[in-house]
Amino acid sequence: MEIAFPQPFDLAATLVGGQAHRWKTDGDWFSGVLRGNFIKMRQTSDGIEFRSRPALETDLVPLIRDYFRLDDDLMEVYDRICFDDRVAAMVEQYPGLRILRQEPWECLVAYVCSANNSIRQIHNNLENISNAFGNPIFLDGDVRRTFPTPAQLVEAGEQGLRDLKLGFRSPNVHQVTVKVLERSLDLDELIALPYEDARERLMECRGIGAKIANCVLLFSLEKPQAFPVDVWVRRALAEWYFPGQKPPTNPVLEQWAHDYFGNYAGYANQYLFHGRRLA
DNA sequence: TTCTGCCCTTGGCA
DNA sequence: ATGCCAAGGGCAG
Repeated sequence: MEIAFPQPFDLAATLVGGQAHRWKTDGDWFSGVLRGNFIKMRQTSDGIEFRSRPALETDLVPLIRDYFRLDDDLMEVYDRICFDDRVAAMVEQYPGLRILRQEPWECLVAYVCSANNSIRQIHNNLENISNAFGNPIFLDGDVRRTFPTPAQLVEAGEQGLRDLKLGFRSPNVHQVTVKVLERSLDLDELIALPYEDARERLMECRGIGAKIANCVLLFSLEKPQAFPVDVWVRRALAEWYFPGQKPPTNPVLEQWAHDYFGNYAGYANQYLFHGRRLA
């Protein structure tokens, strides 16, 4: 099945740029799991071509459009952030890099796993978690597993997570799983909350500081102003915006970005991250 | 408020 | 083969 995308779009940069963690590449094909569906897709001249199971492919079209945030008008986003020459240069270099609308629960676990962890290792952690506790789905003779529900993952316990090589992040993931299961942390509720309030709620969790909270907010909770300052964004800001001086602390950089880029700071963040990391 | 040192695992390179 | 080091944030002192 094919979907036409009347929007700037770079599938590879969007899927394997570091924001999502379960996409595997095989030539120009990308395979992953989206809300319980095993999907294989590739970019075509005017959109994407894909196959999927178990849901009917026609039923997945709205889901895929939602995942790639085709409801965001990327040209309008560019108009808002390209007043800045650095960001404009990155947009020029990587047109069509989009921010994904990920599943909040999976995104939360992924970024708790991301603390002081390399991107490759985070991919391994999530694949191990899915293989150990998710349900199998089959497509073209290949098998992947769904990301486990909170009820499935809580069974792992702290030790089960350590066995999956999560290291010192294991108790953090277990505790936040319990919170979601008990609904003392309600992710759907955070979508409706203002940015500052949702951020505060996330940061009450052990293992979630400003950076990880901002990632979850930006990639899954509808907060396009969230500006995660990780090591790459910090380097980009220090070199490009504060050259020859001692770079400000991360909280100050975050506030600076919010004042400077405004409500689409998250998109500017993603282009700076991508550009500096691949530089 | 800000700075240090510790937490775990993997993979690349002496 | 063996060991060293970098990649990656959060948090307590």
